[in-house]
Amino acid sequence: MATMQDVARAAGVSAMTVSNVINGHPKVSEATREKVLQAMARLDYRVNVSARNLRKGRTGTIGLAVPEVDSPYYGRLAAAIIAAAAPRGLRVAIEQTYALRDSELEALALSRNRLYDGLILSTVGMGPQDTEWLTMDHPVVILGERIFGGPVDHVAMPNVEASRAATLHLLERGCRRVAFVSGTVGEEVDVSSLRHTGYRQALEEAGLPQDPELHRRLTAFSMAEGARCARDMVESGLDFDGVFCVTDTVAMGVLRGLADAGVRVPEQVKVMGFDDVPESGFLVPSLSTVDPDHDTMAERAVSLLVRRIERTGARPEPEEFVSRFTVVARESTGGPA
Amino acid sequence: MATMQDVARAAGVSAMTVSNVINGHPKVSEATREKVLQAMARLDYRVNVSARNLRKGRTGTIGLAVPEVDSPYYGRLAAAIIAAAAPRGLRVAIEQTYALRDSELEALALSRNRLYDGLILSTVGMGPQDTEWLTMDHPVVILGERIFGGPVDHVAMPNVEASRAATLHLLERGCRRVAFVSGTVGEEVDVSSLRHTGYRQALEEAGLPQDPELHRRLTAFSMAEGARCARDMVESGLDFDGVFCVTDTVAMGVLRGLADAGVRVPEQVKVMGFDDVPESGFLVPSLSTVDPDHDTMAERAVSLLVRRIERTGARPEPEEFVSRFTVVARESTGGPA
DNA sequence: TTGTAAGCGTTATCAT
DNA sequence: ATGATAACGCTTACAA
Repeated sequence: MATMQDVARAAGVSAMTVSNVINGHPKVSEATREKVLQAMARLDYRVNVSARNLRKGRTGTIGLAVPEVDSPYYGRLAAAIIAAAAPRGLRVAIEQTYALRDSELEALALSRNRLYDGLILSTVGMGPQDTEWLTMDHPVVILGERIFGGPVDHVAMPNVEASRAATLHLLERGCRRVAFVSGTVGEEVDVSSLRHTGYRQALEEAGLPQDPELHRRLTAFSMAEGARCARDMVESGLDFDGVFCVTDTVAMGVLRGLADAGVRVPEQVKVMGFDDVPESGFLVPSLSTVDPDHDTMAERAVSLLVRRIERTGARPEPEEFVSRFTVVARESTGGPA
Repeated sequence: MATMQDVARAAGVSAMTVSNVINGHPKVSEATREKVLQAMARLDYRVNVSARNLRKGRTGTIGLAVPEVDSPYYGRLAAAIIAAAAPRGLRVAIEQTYALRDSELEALALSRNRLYDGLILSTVGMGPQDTEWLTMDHPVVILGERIFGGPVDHVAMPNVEASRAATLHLLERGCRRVAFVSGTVGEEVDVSSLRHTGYRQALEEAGLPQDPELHRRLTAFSMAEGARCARDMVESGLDFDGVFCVTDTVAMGVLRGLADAGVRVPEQVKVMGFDDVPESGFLVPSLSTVDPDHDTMAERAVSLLVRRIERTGARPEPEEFVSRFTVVARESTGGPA
């Protein structure tokens, strides 16, 4: 395979001139440029990206670590991040972590090995106790709920506020016994806990009791688990007229589980999701949800990362960006206002 | 940032020994290994992947070029390919081509620049006339319908056979006026044309007429287009009792469109998709479809690629792999047998 | 405008 | 078991 030297020889110039032609430097005469271009074509020359990367100290690739890419939410997010990175000349390599702490730490390690110029890390398995791994000596942006106030940039959703609004929406539509379907809620700062807080705030504001029976737990944020949980709610004789689901994916399962149990939505039970994934508007009934503005989050995550990658002077202070949200009323809560 | 030389100096050994420790070569005494490990920790040493790549002539990354990653089908495929690549020590970088021919060619060019060790390319925009770009001098596996008999490995679905089976399934369930929803069907070898062929074969076998009115066209394989198309079919007064959709994504839209038009599925119209994406089993009604065995396709695509990446001797002959398929009967065609 | 020289950080080869 | 040397292919200075 031809190298730059080979091209230089064939064109009767130096390697430097070939490099200048390739990189579009202005100080190359039209004649030499032509000669070089022809030699390149003749030899079917291809730049060696590895050599260039070594020399430049950059790879032109950022890493994106997410639990899995075949979920409506992370798929949507990945697409938005790839789209935001492209105009900046950055490629995106995706690591699937399967929500495992060790895989998330591994992605961090790979990025620090300068495999990537920077990393966008969706923390699900890692928690606040892992803050020590987040050093500012390499560009990292955290995307998600689990780590706040660390030494790195952070892009998050307005979980509490949006969940409060989602629950209030169900109450406005007449629900009085609203179930909340999520993972385990505890001390930690995670999606389930944050969204549960918003849910509780809404009930409190409305002066409704907090019945622990209404809080249902999943072992995974999957459609299958959502369906199982919904069937379980009906079969156990739970009295409920609304369900707020921790994600749209779970809500899709809940809709299915309610159908299995013969419960009509929205007549008997109203259902609310969170994320506004592309599918939600096309379900039957279409799913009411919260739109957290994925594109802005993705754009912001990439721009924060690029700021660090390209920084010349002092390290910028860690920044926290929280997106805006919109409640989207669809059929599963009785349709648009 | 510490280099291998720095570590070597700190440990009082040569860079070569450090390299041997890092790469787990057997010929290192326990004492030296320990010394080196400590020096590495002390200096917070990180290998420079770019330097390694240059030296080795490999990047450890393969490219995956797909139209977009936020569709149930390509998301599912990408996840399977990442999973198949991981145990082989390969990372996957995703390029979104948006089904554009130029972007697909660009992905090919990047891979040939040794940005990737090889490329899995889902051809949608490129066609048979682009075969010239597919040279065997760099590992490439084509995934999809548009290019057959080229000089590179190819992993495909049994489009005609599976579509025939899908259509026959609708006929077995009592449909007599089966519509086909796809993109434009023409001379070219693409998903729409191949699946249309299977559809026609089934009608022919059953002795049913081929009514051109029953073939409906989309401008994109999206849920929105599927919904529009379904509403259009009903509003135009088309007489039909079954719909075979070119993909599950389109079928999700069709289900929505039929609901909008007040048509009940499966009582009045039965609906069949193609792909068996994760969502299909959870829709209401759940979607009957064809399972093309994504995991096997992904596994095969990766193993064909790896065979070329790691080949030492002569170039293997181009291979063509066609997956098996299964018809999955769900509620949208009246439920499991 | 073009060329020369040096070096990015690693590893394969060959000695010792 | 360890080390010296020489690339891998490119680009940043600097010189001409």
